[in-house]
Amino acid sequence: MDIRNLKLFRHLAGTLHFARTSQACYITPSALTRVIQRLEAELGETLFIRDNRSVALTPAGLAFKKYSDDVLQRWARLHDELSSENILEGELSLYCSVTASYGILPDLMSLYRKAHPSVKIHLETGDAAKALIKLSAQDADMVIAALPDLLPKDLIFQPLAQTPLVFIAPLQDPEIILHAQGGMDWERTPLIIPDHGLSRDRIDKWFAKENCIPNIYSRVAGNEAIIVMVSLGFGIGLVPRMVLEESPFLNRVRILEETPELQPFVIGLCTRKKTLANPRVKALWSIADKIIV
Amino acid sequence: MDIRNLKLFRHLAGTLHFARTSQACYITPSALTRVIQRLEAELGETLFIRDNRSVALTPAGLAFKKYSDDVLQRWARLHDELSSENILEGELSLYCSVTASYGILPDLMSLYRKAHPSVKIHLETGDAAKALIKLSAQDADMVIAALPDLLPKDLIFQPLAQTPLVFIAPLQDPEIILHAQGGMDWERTPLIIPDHGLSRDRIDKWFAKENCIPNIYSRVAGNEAIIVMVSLGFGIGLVPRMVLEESPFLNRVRILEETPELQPFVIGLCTRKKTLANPRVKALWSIADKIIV
DNA sequence: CATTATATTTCATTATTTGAAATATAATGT
DNA sequence: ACATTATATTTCAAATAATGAAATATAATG
Repeated sequence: MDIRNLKLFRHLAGTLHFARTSQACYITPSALTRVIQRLEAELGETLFIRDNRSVALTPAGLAFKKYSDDVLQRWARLHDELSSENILEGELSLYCSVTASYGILPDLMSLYRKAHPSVKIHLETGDAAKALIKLSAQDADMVIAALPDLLPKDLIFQPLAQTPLVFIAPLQDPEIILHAQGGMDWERTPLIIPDHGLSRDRIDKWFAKENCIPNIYSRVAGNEAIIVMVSLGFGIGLVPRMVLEESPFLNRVRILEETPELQPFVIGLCTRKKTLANPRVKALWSIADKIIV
Repeated sequence: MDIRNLKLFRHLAGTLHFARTSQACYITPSALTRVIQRLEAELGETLFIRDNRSVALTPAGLAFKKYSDDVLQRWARLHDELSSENILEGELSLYCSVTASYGILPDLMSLYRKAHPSVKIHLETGDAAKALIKLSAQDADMVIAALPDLLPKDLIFQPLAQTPLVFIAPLQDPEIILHAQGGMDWERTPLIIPDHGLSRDRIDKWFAKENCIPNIYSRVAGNEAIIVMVSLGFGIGLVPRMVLEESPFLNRVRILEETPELQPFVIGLCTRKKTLANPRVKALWSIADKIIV
């Protein structure tokens, strides 16, 4: 009957789909199943009628949904009350990959500033790969970055957004894409991919799985640069869609549809567990927490 | 942020006393301390200012108290809604020691009947010592009884009331109490104590601790009988105060003030963990749960 | 009939919570 | 001044609960 469980329940009541909710909330379907089972046991009521094909709220589930909504709303209000009591001062240092900053940072920062106008924000943007290093070196209190495959134990991560990796091709020079039977010829079409970092790992893994040796035309540091290179017709590239959407070169490239499905990027707020003791950090953390609610 | 933690917090906010709340809520002070610490960590706010001598709510604590009250009230409403959906039928068997039944049973039963009028109650009263046996033998779904010193692992207990053990003396024949220097002479004053059961254990333990061999005039089965014997002037007796208060012989005896402090009786509802799956049992369980809230 | 989509179990691991006892600290009584 | 009492907190080992990965179950779809 934890706040977290109420949130999970409510999300599921919205999607009516265990797999989708578990993905969106970053827990395994197994854990989600049992969260619901526990709620049901505690209430002594079935909340969802479910089989492999369908999930539906029972009347008791509906009553519990209203309860959850009320409690979560009251919870948000409590937070407002508490944060308005606490006028924080001092400085908060935030590091943000350029990739990560698009679309997310503004929302978060404007909420934070409203709640704590006298906290000075020290913001640095830079290479996504450096984000976690900055944290561990205590060079930044918090970072906004993509969730790596392996998060160090002393860090905690809170997802804020998700964005798929997309392949892009120049609008001019369509002949740059070479075809084999059955689709694109990945071994000959020139590729422009990141020099290092998470999306590089993902594409490398895919090529390895496919037993395919790509024709890497150019390795580039920085997603923005990749878009430029692609727009100039040097090859096809791989970037997080969120970066593409903000790019001034958006209208010079197109997204390729028939490309491998790579695991999407999960962008979120990350900090050292210990740093959460810092009230300014804690404050941003719980603001982020409310955003997903 | 569990319902249970909210209840604990709220109780503490009322008593402002860790030891008292932990006793009343049947957890160790250590656990209570850490429940509060966890709440404080989760909220990032101090809820109580405390030292060894005093406990006081902070402003944040007050805000959280209001939150707790609201949530617990909403929680009770949810239960009302759910139970009004579920019209239960069938039978519920309840065993109740005579001791235990005074004062508690009527409240509980009238609430239960209001919520589930078509459940037939099979009620049996009898010796308190048999209560747990009845449960284990599946002879009763639930019992109301005193909490024994050691509760079998497969049972769960929910406290409902507490009553001290009191010594009583006849109003007539005051000379029956013999005095030594410093107070009553426990070795010579004739005693009327229970033949067996929890209060017998308690008094035996006390005599052992005091290195004192009591003058047991009579061993009696059944607290009601003890009161009768005492009222007739046969000696002094030991009974739970709750039993005394309901006795027709109340005005023929008096409570002795300067007597050893024995651990009070904790009267409550008890059932097998597994039996909670039975919806009628579960229903009474959660009604009892609401009584203490 | 194989494949796919989906929820649930199982099992081993990890994390959390607990009680008992020790500790710390301030007030009170002698 | 010093032992005693009352009280909250820590420490430590043990018990409980929650988790993810993989296996399983089940029904729909191609």
